[in-house]
Amino acid sequence: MIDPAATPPLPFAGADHDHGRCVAAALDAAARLCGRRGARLTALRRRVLELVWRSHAPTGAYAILETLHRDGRRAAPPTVYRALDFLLGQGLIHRIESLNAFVGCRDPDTPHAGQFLICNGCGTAAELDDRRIGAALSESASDAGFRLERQTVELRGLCPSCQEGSGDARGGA
Amino acid sequence: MIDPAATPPLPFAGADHDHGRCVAAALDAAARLCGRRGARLTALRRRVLELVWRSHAPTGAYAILETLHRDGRRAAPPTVYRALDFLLGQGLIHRIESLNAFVGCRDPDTPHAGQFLICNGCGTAAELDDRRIGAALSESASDAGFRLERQTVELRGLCPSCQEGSGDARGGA
DNA sequence: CTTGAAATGTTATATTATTACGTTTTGCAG
DNA sequence: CTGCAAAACGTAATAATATAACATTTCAAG
Repeated sequence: MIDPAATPPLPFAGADHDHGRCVAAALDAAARLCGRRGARLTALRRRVLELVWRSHAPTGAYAILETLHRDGRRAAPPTVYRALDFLLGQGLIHRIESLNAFVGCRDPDTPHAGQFLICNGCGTAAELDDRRIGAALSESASDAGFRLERQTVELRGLCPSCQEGSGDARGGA
Repeated sequence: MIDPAATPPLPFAGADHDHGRCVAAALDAAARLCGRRGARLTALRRRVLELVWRSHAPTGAYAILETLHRDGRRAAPPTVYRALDFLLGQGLIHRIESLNAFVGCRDPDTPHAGQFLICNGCGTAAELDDRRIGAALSESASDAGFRLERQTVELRGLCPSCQEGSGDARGGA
């Protein structure tokens, strides 16, 4: 039995999905995972994770910083970057290199490479874990005698929603 | 008979290759290509292209700027970024998103996606144009209903040379 | 409690990139 | 050749992203 709100079969969640459940599930998964690992998901880190999850569009460090200020918290860039480093280390978020921004990881329990579809219309980043892509990359690297350690795959284009109208369906939240 | 200095069958050129020929060939190709297109490869743009090609390791904009200063040229960041924008627009260089740096394009005549193997040892970036990767990405995007426009593929690991010794063969030039 | 390590706060600065506007160069019509 | 318009380039200021270095606080283990 597949729960459509848990792990969606399609990478794009759709503009109508219950985003509150996305966030709650992510925070819950993070708490369980950190508990199991003995990693400390502090209030700050949890809040930063929540802010990253606020939208399916990647969030910049300074946007997070601003929100922390609005929270009434005294924070400077290192505060945010340290929290982001922790979350990256735990695999709870991914960094989108082409945007200098961060997005929540859909499946932090199993280690995996970052493959993303990023919509030029609404900004949403959908995470893939496509075995065909992984296989093609592995084979190509192997052919070149390259020992593969990490992969960055960021595909830009238009998501299904944004192909319909003018190209801005704002499915981001 | 394979000429190692022309278009190498393997993406990594090797530490021993004649890099002067690399640069000369790239500058020559750029001149011909711009001539055909009616694009103006000015002295500045040509020099910036040459500096990008100085190494097979991606070069940062500010490193280029420093060298222009050493050339005796009065230049500020916009000088460099404008030249880089021109070169990107003509497909003469690629931007490596994960490094905020630029690298010469091996084959500017035919439009293609950027697929790179980037060595963590020596910093060299080798450009691929692997149909298997392209196909896998296209299929995966298509399955998700995503209209693909651009791809960023940056694979990190160790190049053949750097796997031998300690992991720093300095094959960059 | 104490205590030491981890987390966070704080200050300063490094790195990368762009905006806005003025000047120079260049191709070209007349 | 001259002068014009557009492109290229110079210049000053600043924005956006990220890190270094050190002080203080928190917190769980002993």
